[in-house]
Amino acid sequence: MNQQHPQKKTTIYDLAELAGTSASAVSAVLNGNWKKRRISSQLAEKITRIAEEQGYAVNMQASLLRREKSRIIGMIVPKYDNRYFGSIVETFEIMARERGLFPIITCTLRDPDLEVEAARTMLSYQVEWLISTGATDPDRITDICLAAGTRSLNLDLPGTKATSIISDNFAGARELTKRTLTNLKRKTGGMSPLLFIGGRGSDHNTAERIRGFRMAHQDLGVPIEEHHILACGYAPEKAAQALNMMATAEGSVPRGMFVNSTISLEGVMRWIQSSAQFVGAPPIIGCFDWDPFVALLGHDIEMAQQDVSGMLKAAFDVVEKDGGDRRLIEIPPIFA
Amino acid sequence: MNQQHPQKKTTIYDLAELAGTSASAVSAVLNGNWKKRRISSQLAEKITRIAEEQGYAVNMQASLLRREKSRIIGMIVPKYDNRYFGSIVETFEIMARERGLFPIITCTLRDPDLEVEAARTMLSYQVEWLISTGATDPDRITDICLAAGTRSLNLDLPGTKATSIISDNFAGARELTKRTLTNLKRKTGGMSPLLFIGGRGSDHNTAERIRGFRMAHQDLGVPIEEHHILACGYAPEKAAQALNMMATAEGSVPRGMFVNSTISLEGVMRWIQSSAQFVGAPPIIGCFDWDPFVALLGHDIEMAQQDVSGMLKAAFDVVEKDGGDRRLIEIPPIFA
DNA sequence: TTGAAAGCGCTAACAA
DNA sequence: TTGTTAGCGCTTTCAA
Repeated sequence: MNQQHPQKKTTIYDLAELAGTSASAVSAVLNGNWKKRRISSQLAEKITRIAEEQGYAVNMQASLLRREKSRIIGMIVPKYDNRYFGSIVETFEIMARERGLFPIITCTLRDPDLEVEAARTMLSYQVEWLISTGATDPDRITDICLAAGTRSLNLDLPGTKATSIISDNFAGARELTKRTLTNLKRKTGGMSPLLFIGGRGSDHNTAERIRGFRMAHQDLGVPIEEHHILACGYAPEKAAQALNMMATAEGSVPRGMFVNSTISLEGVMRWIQSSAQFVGAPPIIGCFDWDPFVALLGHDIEMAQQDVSGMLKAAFDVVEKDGGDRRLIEIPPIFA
Repeated sequence: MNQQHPQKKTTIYDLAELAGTSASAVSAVLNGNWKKRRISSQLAEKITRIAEEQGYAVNMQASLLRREKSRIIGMIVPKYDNRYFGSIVETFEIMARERGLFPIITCTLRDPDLEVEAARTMLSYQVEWLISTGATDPDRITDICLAAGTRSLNLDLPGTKATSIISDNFAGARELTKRTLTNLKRKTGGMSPLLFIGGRGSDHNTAERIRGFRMAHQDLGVPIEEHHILACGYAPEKAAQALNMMATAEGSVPRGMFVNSTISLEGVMRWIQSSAQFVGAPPIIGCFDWDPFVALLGHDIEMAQQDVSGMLKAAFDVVEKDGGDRRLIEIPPIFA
């Protein structure tokens, strides 16, 4: 990475010289506040033209150093290569830009140490807000931000020390379970308890979804099989492995399933294809998450789509209102 | 976004005062080059401890302003919410960090103006390299970078003014077409020309893939239907609409198809489901792109997976070797 | 082994 | 209406 053309970049001093004026005039013009500085429109025009000609680009480092507010907003996110998080970051960027904020995003691979490191890096860049998405330890990050006087906010997974915006996991899971049980009845004539698979028992979302799962069973008068609740982690392999163990231990796996994310669904589908259990009697699935190809290609798969733009709208509301309180905002997922 | 705690952040001067030493000593210690400055390890330790206690975080803006090299590397990318680009950005971040570079990424929604604006913003942040991924006008971006003395590189779609790293579209499409024609023969007993759908006729990748598509037909002695080559754009709706028009005009659509991306595949699948044409005789598809759920749930869909990590490895090779020449590097896609 | 001081490019208060 | 100037927090050279 040796600078091949160590070419000095044009500065406002260069422009000032070319325009026969001062750096401060150039700065004012280029920042768009030349009317309040009452600079003549001719000078303004001249400066703008010269800047254009020179291909001038402001040095953000210098500008930010001098300014008191960075207008940078940071987000950390566990993964990119997934439709849910992908659309979160995409929407985040768009909304940030609409509000004149500069978004910076880092992906932390669900690694707690990386999360902390990423948070510190964001602070070094003087972010005004940090949004922790799906963080393994949100409160840790809030503490780090608090110590630096930076505000933060949790998305997707809640923490106790900052406002959290999450899906309404309980109500969503209850509805999804109800729908899946109903689908099962339609296909098989009866309702038997579903298998719950995927997610971490220790995380809030999974716990709430399990609660909704139980409640829906109760609503419909279906008993629960306690040993059929498998919070085995999110990774596809974990889900496949859990199904495999159950199949070996019990000889079969329930036909109706509640799958806790598309990530887990990947493992579930893989296992289903490799096992011979479901030939002629395909599983009836409810998935708490959405993917277009599953929606298109998956038969008998009901999906709860988390309302990404609703969640981010809520997040930016908090940012703009400068919400200093700690609230838990729950956004209902969307059913097709 | 009013700073609620306008809390002055701790600087190296604060630390220096607390440690009873100078700012320059603090700086040296915190940068890890205190051995070459021959600072006593006691002092170093003391400074480190105090910095820790104070939750000190360097101000990157100030640091970067003073340094000559930013070690920031930028990437612009058309979309996030797609497995291909998702894994590109994820891999990019990981590889950048491994090399001690700070990655900043922006998504430009295939909007040429946004691409230019994003490029300028990246230059403002003093990126040392800019990687334009799937840009609509890569040469424009290269020009902007050149003018600022910043190096750039094209990924996924090539340009003529900077090194470009892309999939081997011709060979990949030829192989994919061959496989799809063979699948068609296996299912139907014969080979009839495939439909080509998706992508922009004006982009290099689509042109090369059409060339490979033609060549494979020729290899296998299958004629080409010229009016069955539909470079109708990438968006799902475009593909669905193109199929619709063809079905209305010709009464049917070929059973064998070459689909130019998973994005287009979304539209193709949607149309197939809504049309009655393929009941009992499902289409035989080859898709130039990969998605895990399509691989799992799609029947008779062959996929060419672009070698994301191979492409990025090549990109970072160029960055590290500081390759100033313009080359076209083609990476073969992967078949299951 | 350590400190003083200059200056990176910019913004904003103050002078003119 | 415009220019001068003092830093923003840091790195780095030079002097001690």
